[in-house]
Amino acid sequence: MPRARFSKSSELTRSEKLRISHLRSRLLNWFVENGRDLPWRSPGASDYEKICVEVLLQRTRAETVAGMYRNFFAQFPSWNAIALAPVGELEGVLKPIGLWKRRARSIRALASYAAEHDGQFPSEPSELAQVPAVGQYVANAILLFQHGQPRPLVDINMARVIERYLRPRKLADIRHDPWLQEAAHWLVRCDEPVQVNWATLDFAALSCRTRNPLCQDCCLKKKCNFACNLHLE
DNA sequence: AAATCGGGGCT
DNA sequence: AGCCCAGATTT
Repeated sequence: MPRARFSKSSELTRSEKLRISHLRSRLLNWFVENGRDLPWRSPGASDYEKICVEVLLQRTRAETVAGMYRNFFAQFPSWNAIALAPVGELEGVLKPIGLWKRRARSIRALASYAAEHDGQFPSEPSELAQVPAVGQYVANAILLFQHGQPRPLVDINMARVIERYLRPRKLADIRHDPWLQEAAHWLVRCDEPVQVNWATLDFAALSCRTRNPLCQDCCLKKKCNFACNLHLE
C-alpha cells in the first residue's frame, strides 16, 4: 500500500475543492454587477501604484484611500519621488488617513528597495519575506500584480468569506493556518486571479460584512454554511 | 499571542 | 462612546 495514500498531501478535501470552485464562479458573476470602481484598479495604474497603495490600504477603508489617491500619486508619481522627498512631506500627506508614522517608514523602505532594484521586487516568497515592510499580504500582492502569479490577497475579509462559506479556521493567526491558506490559493487558482481577488474583497466589504451580512439576498445562501445555519433558529 | 499604530466613518 | 477598517512590526 503506498504510503502517500495516508499522508496528507492536501489540507483540502475533494468536496471542499469543488465547493471553492463554485464559490469562485459565484463571486466572479457577482463582481460583474456589484464590483467597486477603485482608482488603483484602472488599466493605467502602474505596478508602483498597485504595490504602494497596498500600504495605504492597511487597516484603512478602501473608500478612504480612494479619496486621497489622486492627490498622493500626483505628489509622489514614482518610487524615486518618494525616496528623494523629505520624510516630513510624506508624513504630511499620510496624516489624514492615520497610521502616518508607520506608513511613512514602510513606504520609504519599499521605495529605497525599489530604487536600488529598478522597481522590481523578488518573485520568490523566501526573498520577498526579507524585504522591509513586506508581510504576507503585501508579498502576495507583489507576486500577483508584478509577477502575474495566481496568489490570494488573504486578509481578514477573504478569510471571513471562506470561513463562513466552508468552516472556521483552526488557528487564531490567518497567516499560520494551513487549511485557510490552501483554500485561499485554491480560490484564485484560475485564469483571472486578479478578478477573483477583487471580487472576494468587494463581496466581503459590501455583502459578506462582519456585522449585518446580507445573507437574505446572497447568491451563496443555498450552499453557504453560515447562511444555512441561520435558518435553524 | 497580544499590543501597537491612528484618523475617520458608521452605529 | 464604541467598534471597525485591503497589516506589519515589536514586545
